[in-house]
Amino acid sequence: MTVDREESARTLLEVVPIIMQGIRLEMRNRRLLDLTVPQFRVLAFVNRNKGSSLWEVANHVGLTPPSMSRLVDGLIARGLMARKDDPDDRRRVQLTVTGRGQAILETVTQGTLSYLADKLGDLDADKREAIDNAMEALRTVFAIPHGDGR
Amino acid sequence: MTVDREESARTLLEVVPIIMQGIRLEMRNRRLLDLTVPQFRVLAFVNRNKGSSLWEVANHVGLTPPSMSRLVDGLIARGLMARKDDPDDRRRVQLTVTGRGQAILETVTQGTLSYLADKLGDLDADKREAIDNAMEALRTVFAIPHGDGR
DNA sequence: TTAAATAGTTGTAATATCTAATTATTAGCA
DNA sequence: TGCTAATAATTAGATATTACAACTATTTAA
Repeated sequence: MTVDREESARTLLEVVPIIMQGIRLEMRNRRLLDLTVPQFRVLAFVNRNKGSSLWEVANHVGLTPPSMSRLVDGLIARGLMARKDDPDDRRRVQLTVTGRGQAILETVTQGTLSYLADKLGDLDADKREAIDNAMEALRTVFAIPHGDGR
Repeated sequence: MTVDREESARTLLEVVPIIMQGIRLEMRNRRLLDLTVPQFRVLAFVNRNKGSSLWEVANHVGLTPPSMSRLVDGLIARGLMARKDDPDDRRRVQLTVTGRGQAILETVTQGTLSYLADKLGDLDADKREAIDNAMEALRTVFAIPHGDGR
C-alpha cells in the first residue's frame, strides 16, 4: 500500500474535524453540566496540573490570556474551578478544579468515552490496534505528553 | 499489545482536539483569506456537492439551519459562495462555490495540508501507514464518505 | 532604584451560535 | 379540489466566545 505524506495529511483533514464534531455535540448535549470543548480541556489540564498559571492553560488550549481569563471566570462562576494568588509570585494565579468541577469533568469524560468507545466497538481488534498505533504516532508528532493532553 | 475500546477512546479524546487546534490555528492565520473551520467545511462540502440545500450543509457541518444561514451570508458577502432558488422546490436554495471561493478553498487546503504533511514528515513510512489504516477505520465508523468530508 | 519585562484583568468590538417566531412553499388527505 | 400539516429558509433577539489594546500589579535586572 502506498502511503505518501500528502495523502495521509488529506485523510487527516477529512476525518479529524468530523470526529471532533461528534465529541463536541456529545459534550454539549448534557443538560446543565454541558461543557464546551475548550472548557473541558481547561478542566482536564488543570486537574492534572494543579496550580497551573493562567498562561500555562491558555498556551495549552490555544487561547489568548484574555480569553482564558474570561473562560476561567465562567468556570469559577459555575463553581467548577478556583483561583488563588501564587504566594511565590503574586502576579500569578494558581488554578485548581473544585470537587464539583472534578465530578462534572468525570461525568462528561465518561459520557464522551462511552460515545467514542461505542463507535469503536464496531471495529475488530486489529483495526483498534491500528488506531492506537496511529494515535501514539500523532501524539509524538504533535508533542502531546502522555496522559496529559485533551 | 492490549487494545481495549476504552483505552482507544481515551487516546482519541486526548489526541484529536490537539490536532484540531493545530488545524484551526493554521486556517485562521493567513491574512485576508482566513477561514474558520466551519467556513472551510462548508466550502469544501458545497464544492463537492454543488447545489446543496442549506439543510444538507447544516446537517453535514453540525450547525442549526439559522446558524448556517448566517454563516453562508458571510461567505456570500465575501464573494466565496452564491445562493439561488431551486426551480423544482422554491422553498429550497441551491448553494454553490464561486471561482474566488474555490481559489481560497484551494489555498487554505494546500496550506493546511502542508502544515499536516510537515508534521507527518517526522514519521517513518510504517507509522504513516498505521495512520492511514486508522483513519480509514475511523472514516467508516464515523460514516464519512470517501473524498468528501472535511 | 528605577526601567523593562511579565502575569493577569478589563474595556470594547466583532463573531458565532442558539431558540423562537415568521414567511413561503409543498405535500397529504378528506 | 381546497384546507391542514409539514418542510425550508430566514429574521429577531439573546448569549457565548474570542480577539486586540490598554491598564494594573508585581518582579527582574541594569
